Formats: sequence, structure tokens, C-alpha cells
Amino acid sequence: MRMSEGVEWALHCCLTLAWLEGEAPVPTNKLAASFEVPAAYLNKCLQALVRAGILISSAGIGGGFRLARRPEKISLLDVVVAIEGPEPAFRCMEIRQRGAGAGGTFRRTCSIAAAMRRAERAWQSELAAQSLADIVAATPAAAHNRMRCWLGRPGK
Amino acid sequence: MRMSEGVEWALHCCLTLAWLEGEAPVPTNKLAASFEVPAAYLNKCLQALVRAGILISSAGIGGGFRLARRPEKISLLDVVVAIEGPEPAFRCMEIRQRGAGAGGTFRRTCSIAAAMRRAERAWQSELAAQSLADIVAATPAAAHNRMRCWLGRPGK
DNA sequence: GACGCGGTACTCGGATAACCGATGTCCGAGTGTCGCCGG
DNA sequence: CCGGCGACACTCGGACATCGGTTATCCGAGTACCGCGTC
Repeated sequence: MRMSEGVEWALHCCLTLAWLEGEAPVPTNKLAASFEVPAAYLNKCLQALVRAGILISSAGIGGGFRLARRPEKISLLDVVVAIEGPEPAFRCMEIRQRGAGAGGTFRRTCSIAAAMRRAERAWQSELAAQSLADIVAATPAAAHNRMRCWLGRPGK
Repeated sequence: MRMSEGVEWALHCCLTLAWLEGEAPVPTNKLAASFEVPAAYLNKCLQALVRAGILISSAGIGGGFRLARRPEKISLLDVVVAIEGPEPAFRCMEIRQRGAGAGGTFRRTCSIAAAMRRAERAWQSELAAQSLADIVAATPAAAHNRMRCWLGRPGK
């Protein structure tokens, strides 16, 4: 099991945009250069965030991406689901009903699937409890300022 | 993010072996046929469980796999880790230290990575809390008997 | 009749292909800005 | 001097290659059982 690398990129981009809250949008090129990741593929990830309603994009000169709502209202789970999709990691194929179990009556859901689902819910709850604002608060101000300077934005 | 299909197979195989606890081992062919999955690939998964110390294999006629310890001592997490590997789903690449953050001093661990790690720990805790014996207890006896009959084992 | 031995059938185990999704790249559509031209 | 217009540069957005990993398969090594020959 491996989470897409785009999740890390998306989270860091959202963190950067949270620092610049309310200012002019940031284009893909700037974000990609600041993390040294391929711009075209990062753009693909940011598109997914737009479709999920987390970011707002604007075209043309001076365009780019900005947060669609305040950082307090964006949870880590929102970002992860936007990139990875809503489907659970464990997908019960109901192999218990094949072969030996064929024709049997299974009124209850598979106990194994239920346990896995329960674990995933715990994982989601933990991610949903953390908002982007919490991450901002936990990050030293020096990192904020360095990124602002690097993007050519004047300090507050 | 998608969990390997082998996890479901491995869990169901362990569940079957838990029903037959203390009896003769079951070969890959029987297990594969009972779930209608490719035998050769299932064997690969069972090998991983052997390496993890969950199953014990025996070669030759009448050989096969059996549990290495009592079902109470086997957690779902043990099985999942045996198949998926011990590495976490989210792997922090420290992209914050590249580009804009290059040369900076980051004494603390990345807040994003910490949050993701925390969520994964919650997931693992939930899986570790469920043992194979719990799954056995939650499964109707009819399924036990149907599988025993299908494998050609006399009822208890 | 009992023991030892060789052959056979069956099983695990690891090395080897095929397929699929994530990763990476490219080009077109759309938009805001700037400069130029006419009034 | 001021307003309108055209061209341009920049940005997003989706369509098209490439690569790694999971999925699937095969064949060799090892082992227990069975039958035969010998003592």
C-alpha cells in the first residue's frame, strides 16, 4: 500500500497558499519551483483540488491558485480524498462467496471487511480532525517568511 | 491508494486455518480452489505469511500451511503488515527542504508528516486490537461447517 | 515376516513475464494586460 | 489627450507517453509416502 506522492505535494501547496491567504493567486510554476517537482504533474494534482472545491483557479496573467475557503475549514482528509479518490484502500471482493461459499446465504457483511472498514474510519477521523490552520500553527514562522521571500511576496 | 488484493486472500486463508486449528495442514491448491483465486499467486502471499512467522509450511504429501500460533495471538495488523510490508503509506520526501526551503534549518519533523503518521498509527491500533479469534467469533458457524465440508474434513 | 531402499507424487519456494495505474510530458483553450491607433 | 481595439504573453485544463509495481505464471528443490527387494 502506497499513497500517491501527489498528496504530499498538494498538502505543502495548500500550506503555502494558507500563508498567503487573501493575496494574489500563485501559479503552478512558482509552486513547482519552490518544491522542485515537475510543474505539469503538479498542475494535475492542483486541478483535482479545484474539482474538490478546495482551491480556486484563475487563468491569464497574474492567475494561479488560491484557497477556496479559510484554512480552518480545510481538513487534511479533504486534501487526501481529493487526490486519492473517495474509494477505501481495502475493497472487499467477497471471495467468501466464491468456491466453497458459493450459494450460501450471507446476510451479514463480511467480518473482515467490517474490521478493515473500522480501521479506515479511525484513520479518516484522525485526518479530519486536523485542519490546515492547525498545520500552519505548528510550523515555525521562519519557514513562512522564507517561502514568502522566495515567491517574491513582501513580508506582512 | 489501494491495498493489495492479497491482503483479503491472506485474511480469509488465516480465518480458514483458524477453523481447522490443530488439524492437518492445508495445501495452497485447496485454499485457492475454495476462494477461486489463482493458486500460484496465493502461494506467494502465503509465503509472505510464513516469513512473517504467522504460518508454518510443510512440504511433501499431506503438507501445506497451518497457523504458527493460536488465533488469539494473531492480529489483523500482523497479516496486513506481512503482505503489504512495514513501510507507511505516506512517505515524507521532505520536499519542504528543496527549492525555497533549501539550506534552511529544520530541527522539527515536518508537521504534515507528523499528522499523517498519527493517522496511520490510529489505523494500525484499530487493526492491532482485532485478533483472528475475534473474527472467528463474529462469523456464523454455518460458514465454518460449509468450509470444513468443502475441504473434505469431517465435522468436529 | 521385518527392515532398508529406490521411485513417485505432491508440496513449497523463488525466479520470471504480463498488465494496470501512477507518474511524467505535451499542446490547445481561455483570459487578462499592454501597446498602438484613431478620434 | 482619451477611448477603443488588436496582439501578445501567460495561465489553466485535458489528452497523450513512460515507468514501476502489483498481479499472474512457471519450473526447480525438497519431502513424505508407497511398493519392492533383500535379509
